Amino acid sequence: MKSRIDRIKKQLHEASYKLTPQREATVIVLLEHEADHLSAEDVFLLVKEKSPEIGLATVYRTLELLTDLKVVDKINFGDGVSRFDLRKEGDHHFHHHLICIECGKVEEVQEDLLGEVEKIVESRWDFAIKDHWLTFHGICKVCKANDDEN
Amino acid sequence: MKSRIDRIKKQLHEASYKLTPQREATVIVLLEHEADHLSAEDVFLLVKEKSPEIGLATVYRTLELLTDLKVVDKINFGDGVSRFDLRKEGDHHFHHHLICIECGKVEEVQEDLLGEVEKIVESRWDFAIKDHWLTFHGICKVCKANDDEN
DNA sequence: TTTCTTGCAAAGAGTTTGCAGCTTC
DNA sequence: GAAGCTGCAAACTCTTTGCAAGAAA
Repeated sequence: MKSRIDRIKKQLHEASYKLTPQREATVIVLLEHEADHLSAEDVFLLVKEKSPEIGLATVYRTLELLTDLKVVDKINFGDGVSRFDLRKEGDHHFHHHLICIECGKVEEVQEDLLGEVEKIVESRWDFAIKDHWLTFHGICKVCKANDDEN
Repeated sequence: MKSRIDRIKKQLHEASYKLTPQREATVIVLLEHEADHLSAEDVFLLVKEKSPEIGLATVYRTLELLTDLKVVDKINFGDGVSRFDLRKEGDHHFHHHLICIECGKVEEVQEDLLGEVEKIVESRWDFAIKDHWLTFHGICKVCKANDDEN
C-alpha cells in the first residue's frame, strides 16, 4: 500500500500538487475501502475518524483533483450521489459494475469485456473511444438464491 | 406519433394513472425531442412554451412516473443532472450512448451490442441481468476531422 | 514572501415535499 | 364528495465557492 501512495504522490508532484496530510488521509481511506464505492460524504466521515479537523470542502477538492489526475473514477449509479472508485494501477479502462436491484450491492468486474464491442463502435460510428462506463442492473447470486426459496 | 401517445395513455391507465393535459404535454415534448437527452428543466421550459401554466414540480412528478412505468429511462452522464430518454417501443434494453469529450454531443446507438457480454456475465458471475447502461466517452467523427486539420 | 492549501460558512444547483385548491369520476 | 392531480413555495440534499488564515517552498 505504501508503494501505491508513493505512486500517487508522484502523480501529484508531476502535476505540481502536494500530497498534504489531508490529501494523504483521503487517499488512505480510498485504498482501505477500495471496493466500497464511497460517496464524498462517506469518505469525509471516514477521514474524520482519524483526522477530525478536516473539512468537507477539502475532501471534495481532493476527490476532484484525484479525478482530474485519473487516480479515481467518479461514478454515478443514478441515485444522485457521486461515488469514487480507485483506478487499478496501469488500468486504462474503467472497470464494469453489477448492481443488484434487490439488495443494492455493487460488484466489480475487473476484466475488460468490451474489446470486440469497442472495435465495432470505433469503425461503424467513426468514434475514437477513450473510456467507457458499463453497468448491469439485475439480480445477484445471493438474491436469486433467496428468491428461489420462496 | 398519435399512436405512441395512445400507447402511453394505455400504460398509464393500466397502472391506474390518468393522462392529464399536463402529462400529455410533457409526453409530446419528449416525443418531439426524442434524441435530445433533455433534463427536467429542459422539458419544463419546452412544455411551458405551449402550456405556460404548468409547474416545474408537475414535470418532475410526471418524469418520475414515466420512469417508473419504463416509458422513459433516467440517465446521468456525470454532470449532476438527470436526463430523460424515451424508450423505443418494445425495447427491453436501454440503448447505448457515445459522448464526445470535445463538443459534448451525445449520439445514440440503438443496436444492442452486448449480447455476448451479457452471456458471459450471467454465467460467470451468476447474475440475472435486467438492464444495462453503456456509455462510451471519446472523440466523435466531426471533432476528429477538425483536430486533424490543425 | 509568494504560492498553494485549508476550514468554515454561505451560496448554488437540482430535486422533492407539504399543502390548499382544482378536476375528475 | 372521495380520490387523484396540480401549482406554488419552502425545504432538502449534494456540491461548489469566497475568503481569511495557515503551511510550505
